[in-house]
Amino acid sequence: MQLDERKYIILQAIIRNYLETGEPVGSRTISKYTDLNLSSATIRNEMADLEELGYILQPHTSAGRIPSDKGYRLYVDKMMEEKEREVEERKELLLEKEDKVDHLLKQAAKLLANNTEYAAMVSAPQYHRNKLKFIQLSRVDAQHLLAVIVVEGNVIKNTMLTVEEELNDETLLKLNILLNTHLNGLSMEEINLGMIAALKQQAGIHSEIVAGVIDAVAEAIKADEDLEIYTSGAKNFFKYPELADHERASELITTFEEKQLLTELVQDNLSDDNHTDIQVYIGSETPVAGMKDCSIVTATYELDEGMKGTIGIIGPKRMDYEKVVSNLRLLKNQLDDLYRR
Amino acid sequence: MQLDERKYIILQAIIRNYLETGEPVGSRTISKYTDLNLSSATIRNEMADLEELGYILQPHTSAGRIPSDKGYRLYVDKMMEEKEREVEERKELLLEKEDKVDHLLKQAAKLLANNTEYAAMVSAPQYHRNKLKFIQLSRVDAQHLLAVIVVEGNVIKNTMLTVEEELNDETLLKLNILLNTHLNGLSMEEINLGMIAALKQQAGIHSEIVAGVIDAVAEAIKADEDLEIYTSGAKNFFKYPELADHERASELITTFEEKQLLTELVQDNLSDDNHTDIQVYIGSETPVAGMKDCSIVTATYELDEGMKGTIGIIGPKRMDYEKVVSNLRLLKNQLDDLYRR
DNA sequence: TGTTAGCACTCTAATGAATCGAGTGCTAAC
DNA sequence: GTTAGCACTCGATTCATTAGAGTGCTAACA
Repeated sequence: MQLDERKYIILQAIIRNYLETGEPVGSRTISKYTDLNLSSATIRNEMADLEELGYILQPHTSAGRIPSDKGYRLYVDKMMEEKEREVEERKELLLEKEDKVDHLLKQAAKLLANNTEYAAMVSAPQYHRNKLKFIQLSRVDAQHLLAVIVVEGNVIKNTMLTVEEELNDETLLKLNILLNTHLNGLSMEEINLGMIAALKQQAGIHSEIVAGVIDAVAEAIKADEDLEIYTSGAKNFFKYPELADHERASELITTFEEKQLLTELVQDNLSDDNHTDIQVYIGSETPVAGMKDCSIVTATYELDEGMKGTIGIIGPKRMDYEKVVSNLRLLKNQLDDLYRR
Repeated sequence: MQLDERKYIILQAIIRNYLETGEPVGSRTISKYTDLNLSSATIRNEMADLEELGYILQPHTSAGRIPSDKGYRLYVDKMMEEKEREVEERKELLLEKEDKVDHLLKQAAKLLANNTEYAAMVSAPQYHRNKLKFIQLSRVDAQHLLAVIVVEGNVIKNTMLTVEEELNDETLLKLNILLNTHLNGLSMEEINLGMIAALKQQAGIHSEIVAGVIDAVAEAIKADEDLEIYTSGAKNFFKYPELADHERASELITTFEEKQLLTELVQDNLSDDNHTDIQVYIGSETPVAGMKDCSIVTATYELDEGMKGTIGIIGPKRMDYEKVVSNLRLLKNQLDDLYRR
């Protein structure tokens, strides 16, 4: 059996209608809703076919039809595109520039959640070109040295080192020069054990300090193991009966709170290069455990060269994909441009 | 009417029983539960009196009694104390030391939530002795200066400043000396406009840089306006029917997610000095809007001299106060000691 | 005078029967 | 190929009934 044009139109009508109402769609509704001028009986036959083809299903015998994951997939891939472009304009979703990136991203998550009425997540950008740019040791007081490490992309890390005896200015200067001349411009892979040993040797009695600095450097350079993720709109789960029963809501909210599982999404997004800018996961396709009844839509933004992060929306499978996609795209574009002038 | 000893015992029995079962307590239950050897009829009379006194109430005519806020208050203030001390020991609640304070506090929140089965919050410590300890300007590259600011308590802030023309080492050294000699050891209040003007004048053509640094200093010194709060165990709200209906749960979870409203709690705790180490808010007493049906128990910890924060538990009014208090006390003590050896 | 047994009464929660209505699949006629 | 018609299914709603827990009050008792 083929998905001929009439079936396609009917399927589209079913999905559209279901997205609007959230109720299973009956044959009579479609008979009136479309301008095919077919009776409900004919529609029923077609619906039976569509069910056999796997695009729709019946919650129970005497109910209308709802889209299956396969149906949604077809909708998202083929049926949606036309309308999407028209919707593109939206004014409400306007980011205000903030001094601190974390504030900006929190704001972004909140905006997304409020605008779409779904739950939203924003991951902090991860830096991928991690070369050391600058190291500085300073004496803060008798027992404390401050190591400041700047990485390409102007990301800064500090570590306080404790020393037993106070270092004089000259020694400090020497150490600073030693560290900078040897380490600047290097990436994680390029700083090997041999080099570290050589450095320590040159530092002589201060090898311990060098060791401390190297640890801090390693810490600063490696991709932040605990990826910051901001979330907003957990309460929106309650708006959709299919997600709102205690068990499911509890699971969703835990996942959302722990944030750890959401990392999967980010990884999936940043590693995969063979996808468009917007990624849609429907039901069982989602990489996040415990969200099999949801759909997730994500986009990748690039705050500055090499600083990529993910924004995403999590909602019921019957979410308003068009609205979500256009929201994400709009926000992504803003994030992409904000620091690029 | 007085609260004589017999009434006191009966009230205590009612509350204990209600805390255990979560069901309204009937007169027959009390008649058997206590060793007063009174019939249910007598208990009924006493219960009517207790209700008149405002310590208990009836959800509806044919139900047993549940404690009122006033009843809980009496319980927490007077009845609980005896048992509390016995419970004190617990092994499960053991913090592991972590390098990063935020990890430690996240861990603390999680431990609390898991152990008590209520929702938990932990506020990051606020620094109260904010004197400037050390400033350093460094040249990162041609356009960028890095300002590192260390405040008493070894809290570090960085700001990247953009400059139009590259500064030479000598100028940089001069600026560093200028800033350090004038600003070190000062608190927010002591850095006034006159001083800033004088500094700028001395800096000459580099006054703009000084302005940037001063801004950064102000930022670093002032109590962190956006207080970090870690939460865990939002799903636990679902465990208690009185909090689990959609409306309430939605509100609670939003408050918990936004975290902003929780600041009230922290402020309340850190500012008020006339309270014991543990604070209990029952029902309408809570300073957090939208949690009037909850009880909140908090404790103040001091991670290091002057670094005070709040830990707290949020649950239904019929929470196991004894367990919660002992858990909080245990964790507070651990936090107090962890970095103090 | 305080305590208790007894009883009528109240109110919730649970159960189950009856009904409604939306929607289906199938058949036969157009 | 399309459609009208009809029997059928099944969830949701309604309603009445019942069971049970608990109360307040009265009258008797120690």
